[in-house]
Amino acid sequence: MKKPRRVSLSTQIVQELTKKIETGDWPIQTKIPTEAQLTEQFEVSRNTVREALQSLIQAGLLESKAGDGTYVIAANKFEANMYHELGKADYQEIAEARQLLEKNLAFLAAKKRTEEDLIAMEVALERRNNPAFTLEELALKDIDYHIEIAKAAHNSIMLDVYQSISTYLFQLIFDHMQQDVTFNHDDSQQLHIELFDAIKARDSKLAETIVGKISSY
Amino acid sequence: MKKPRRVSLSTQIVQELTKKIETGDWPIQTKIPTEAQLTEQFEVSRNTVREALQSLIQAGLLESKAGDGTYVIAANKFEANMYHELGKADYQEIAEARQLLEKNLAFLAAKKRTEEDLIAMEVALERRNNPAFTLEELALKDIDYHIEIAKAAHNSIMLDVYQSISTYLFQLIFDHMQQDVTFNHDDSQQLHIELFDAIKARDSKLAETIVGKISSY
DNA sequence: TTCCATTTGTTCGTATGTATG
DNA sequence: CCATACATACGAACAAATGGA
Repeated sequence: MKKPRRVSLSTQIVQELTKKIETGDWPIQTKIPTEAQLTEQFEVSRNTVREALQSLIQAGLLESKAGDGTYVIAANKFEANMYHELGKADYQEIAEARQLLEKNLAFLAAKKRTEEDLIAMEVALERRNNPAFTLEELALKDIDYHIEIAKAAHNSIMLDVYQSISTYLFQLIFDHMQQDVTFNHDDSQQLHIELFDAIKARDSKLAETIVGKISSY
Repeated sequence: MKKPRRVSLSTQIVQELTKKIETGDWPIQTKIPTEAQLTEQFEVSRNTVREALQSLIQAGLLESKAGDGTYVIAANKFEANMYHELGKADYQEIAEARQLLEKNLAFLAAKKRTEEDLIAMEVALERRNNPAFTLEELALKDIDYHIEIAKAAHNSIMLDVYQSISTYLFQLIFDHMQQDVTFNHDDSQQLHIELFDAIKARDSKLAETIVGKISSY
């Protein structure tokens, strides 16, 4: 039915641009190349470029300003929907949403993780384990690890949601670590290893519990 | 700010066509005039007509078939959402995300609901309670009720996430009710009343458990 | 402030490809 | 096979908004 054997040029451009945005190649607020430049770059007419841009504007990923340029305003569709809300969401709300989502994701991951997921998680876990890291670096690696768990949950909606707020998580986790004078690198790593083991053992309840401990650490 | 002093031709055409559709002048399944005819009728180019049609197709009001014609498939945007079909895989993911989010929201609502929230929930609960409702109507009221619970959770992020997927929930809930031959209106309402009571009593664990029962009903 | 180059917005005309009945 | 109708793509022109000189 909806199987166009040949993907339209504008669709191809949409895919290329989406990739740039989602991989962070073009972070939020980036001013993307002008229509004329994209026309040259993709070797298509301006109309075709505009059609692709229209799709992304419609999806809420881009915003264009006449006489100025076109800007990235969201990294994915969920973020596009929550674009307005997140900015004014307060700290407590983000922290609360984070804990709930991480519990949900750990629960799902324990049920659905594959061997490949375990490998990816282990790599991220290892990267996280460097006592020489500053708190800043640790916070970043921490988010990476939790995103791997989110991927292991095999639910693209929940993954999107988590990735959307992960932008805001950095500051949150960083502050959390910094304010907690009792924060201990090894203890933290130990808890994350336990979480990995629980997911590996497919113990969803335990995984959920451990996330609770990590968040309220 | 967003005050274009001159409405574009395609926008004007969108408005004209929308009027035809919403007033019932062009009922559902009507085959609308061809692009060539609309071109003549509005005295604009075919491109401009197509741009307008694209908007309405995107909005879900129209559907076009190459070599055949363009048809009205929904009378308004809300109805258009109902026709929004989802892939089988997405369907499962949405169902999963729905259950998790509703549990989270009920949990939070039980902890943070105010007296005003209870009143709003009670109103939505009462609206839901009409044995004469078709399953379609019931599904709509059901979503309304759960959105009230989401509001009572007092977390704008979680509310936003839930509202984002609620667009897709209608079809899901509707199918769920329809496929379940044991579905009983009174039993369902009873469970929803129990959920209300649990939130009123601030029993977050019980609220979460009841949502689990409702989802797996 | 005005003016101007840049960039997006709108519209047209045309050509060719693809799907339907 | 064929006429019809939508799908895709190109090129061109001018309007309107913006930001900076």
